[in-house]
Amino acid sequence: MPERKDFLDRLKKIDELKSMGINPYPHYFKVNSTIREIVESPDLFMGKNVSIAGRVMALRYHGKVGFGDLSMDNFKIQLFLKYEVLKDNYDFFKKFVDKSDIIGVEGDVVRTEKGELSILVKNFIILTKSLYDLPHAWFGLEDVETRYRQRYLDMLLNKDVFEIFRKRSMIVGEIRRFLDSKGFLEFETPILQPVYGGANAKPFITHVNAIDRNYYLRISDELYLKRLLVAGYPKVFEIGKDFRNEDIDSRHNPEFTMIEIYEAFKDYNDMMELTENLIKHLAQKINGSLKVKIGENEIDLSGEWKKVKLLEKLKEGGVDPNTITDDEIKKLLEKYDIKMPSYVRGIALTKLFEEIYEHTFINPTFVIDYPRESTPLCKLHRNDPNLVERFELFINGIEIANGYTELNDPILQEKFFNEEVERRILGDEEAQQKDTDFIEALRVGMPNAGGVGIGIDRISMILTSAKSIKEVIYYPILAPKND
RNA sequence: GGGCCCGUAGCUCAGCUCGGUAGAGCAUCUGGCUUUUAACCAGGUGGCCGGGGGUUCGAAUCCCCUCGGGCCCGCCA
Repeated sequence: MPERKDFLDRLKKIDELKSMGINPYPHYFKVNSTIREIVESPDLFMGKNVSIAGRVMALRYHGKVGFGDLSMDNFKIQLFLKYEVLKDNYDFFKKFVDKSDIIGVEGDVVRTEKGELSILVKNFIILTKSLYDLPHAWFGLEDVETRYRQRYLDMLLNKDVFEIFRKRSMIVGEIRRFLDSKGFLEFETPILQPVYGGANAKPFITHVNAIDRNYYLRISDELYLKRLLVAGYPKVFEIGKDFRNEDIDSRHNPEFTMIEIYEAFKDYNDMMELTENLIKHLAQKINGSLKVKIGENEIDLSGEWKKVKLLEKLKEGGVDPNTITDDEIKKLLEKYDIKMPSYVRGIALTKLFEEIYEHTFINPTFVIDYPRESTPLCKLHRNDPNLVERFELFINGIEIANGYTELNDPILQEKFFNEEVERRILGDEEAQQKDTDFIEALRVGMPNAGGVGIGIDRISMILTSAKSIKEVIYYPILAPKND
């Protein structure tokens, strides 16, 4: 493959600069203002002398006068270059400063005849010589593959993409502040685990050479965070990556970010309240509004969020969990093309519910009180031992959060783990492993507690109106490229 | 895992139905121009048409294989 022409042209310029004793990658240039500050409060800066730095995004020459766009942090200011000010340096700029270079400039904040806020450049320095021209600014970078493989170009050229990731960063920071203000402590639990647990998923397997054992990349943080409750911390959380070796689509990436929160002496009602308050707080802080539009869907986060009991909803839809036979359920599974490695009534009902109703919950909806078999880590419902005190939150038809009143009975926990092991033997690859160390911890005694996991990527999608999880993940997983 | 679509210049795309010397706009390069902002005017450079194989006198175009990507479905958060 021949080298790009822009690359070769710019290499020549670098050689010329060096031969003149000019370092194309100098160490330091003192800035005293940012482009953002000037653009946001032009009156404060008008007529003043400033030193700023940024990337050259456009150049427009008109003989002995020229204009450029200098950009940083998604803010842009015009450079105003005049021969009568710069003299010989004007020609130097014209010859050696290219689009995409990062430069520092010193000059006065002015407005041009057309009223454009500008820096009348008096001095300038090349800070980073770029060897590639940027993709065309007007058409932007639309090739999806290039956008994901070279995300920095995507962010540099597509302002909305830049803002999505700025918001994502703000969301994570705001979550930490919110929980900190309520007295929660953040912990970092193991990512490499000898036994994985806390969710139903296929794991990534790795190997720890030092002890010659296969380990797993965690699929959730749950069982380690609960050990912290045993240890005596009443309010804990963790924000981190989980890894699930499953398929990729607009809502799933094999590595994704989750926050899990556990609080002693609380139950799932408290955790729903916490979740609702947190997400409303985020929407207000990030977007200044509790309304979000995603595609055709207008989502309203205000008001008290709806709670729907899973079995009651099924019953309303004509599937009465009290009277329906297993054979009838199996027929429905077939009708909706749902495959189960081993038939378990409660799981079958949950899957039917998910298939029929999940996508219909556009405004935030808590689905509560799941069949007992849907998860082995949840406490039985206080009024019905066939149910567990579990909730899932849906917004825009996708699952955003999952929480429960945590199971802290070590005897029951061991029994439920054993049931999972049986299901695994029957071929369910996503059945959970039995974590005997965790049972040991429960025998010491874990306070009654509520817990919730919230998908950070998913909530970022909601708050940035992103239609695909790839739009909120910096580098979504892609196959390596070769010919 | 199944179905549909896409890959041509640095970027955005046409050309493919119906095979005949690889195109446009922008970017880049060279001139010109002292208030532009998709600047403008004139001229030039730039491509193994994702990769491999086949059919053919001749393939970007037809056929087969393969790589990468997108969307939908299944499973999953």
